[in-house]
Amino acid sequence: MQLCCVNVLFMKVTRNTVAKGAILDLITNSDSALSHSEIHKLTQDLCDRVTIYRILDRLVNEDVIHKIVNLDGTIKYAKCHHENHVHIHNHVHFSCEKCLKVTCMENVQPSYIIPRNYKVNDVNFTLSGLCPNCL
Amino acid sequence: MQLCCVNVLFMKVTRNTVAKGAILDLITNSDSALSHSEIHKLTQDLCDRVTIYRILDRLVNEDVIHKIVNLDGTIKYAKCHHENHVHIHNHVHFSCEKCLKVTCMENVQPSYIIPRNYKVNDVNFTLSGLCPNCL
DNA sequence: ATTTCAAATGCAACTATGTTGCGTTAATGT
DNA sequence: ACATTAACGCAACATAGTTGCATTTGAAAT
Repeated sequence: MQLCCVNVLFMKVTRNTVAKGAILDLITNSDSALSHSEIHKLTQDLCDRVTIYRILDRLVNEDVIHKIVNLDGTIKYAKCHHENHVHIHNHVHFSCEKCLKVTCMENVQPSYIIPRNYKVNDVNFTLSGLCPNCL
Repeated sequence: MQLCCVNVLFMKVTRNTVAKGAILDLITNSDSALSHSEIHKLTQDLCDRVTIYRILDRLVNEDVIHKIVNLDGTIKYAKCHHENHVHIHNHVHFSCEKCLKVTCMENVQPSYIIPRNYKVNDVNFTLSGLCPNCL
């Protein structure tokens, strides 16, 4: 009896599989966010292309990883860092123009003022330029 | 002799064509940013699908329209608003969850503080939620 | 007005990216 | 060990974007 993980949206039990574990390890140990194609290349023939899509969807729904939309429209995935069970998704991302790596900047909080007749539910803030390694 | 437009990147002369004019009109008169597929549907059989891609690329390079990456990764295009020849690209975009329209919020300027060892060249700031029409 | 020349276009073919249905495999609770 | 069903592989499909090449057309020059 080892109930491992739950889809927080539908409270449905999900399973730990070899491919899921390997992909989560990859994302966890990466210093930058990874795209589907990057994961596909890195895992060689661990599993099918479609399975990677499904695993990534599952991990997002389980609130273990989160999606980042890069400036070119490509979607990348990074580990979630929960602080005392309070989940912060609305952090800043940095996209390096040289090494093309996307990193999460957990401690940067943007501020903004918009008209009262808008209701903001989500914030997507990506800065691009040169990261410390490429500067 | 009526030199019409130039590619600001390569200083190459470009031409005014029927399709380019129609697509620019469409983007100019739209109250929200448009994607390639939306433009394709709206223009019916004005020109080929590939031509739309090329016209959009050209208009971006001519600095007449700009790209906006939506929260789902889809790319939208909107007219550039130059203020006294000073070009502002780094403005805020609002993506409505209900009507799915993406609009530019010219007057909203976000502020942020990031470590000194990063060099920021571009800012991409998209808020999502409900727009005044859908609230 | 006509010529000239390259920018722009249409078309076909291609790659990349993401989704769906279905039969089979395997993780987990009993 | 057995039953249940989530997860998987595979094929097929849908959408998004790119490239090469022959043809058309905008606009400068004559």
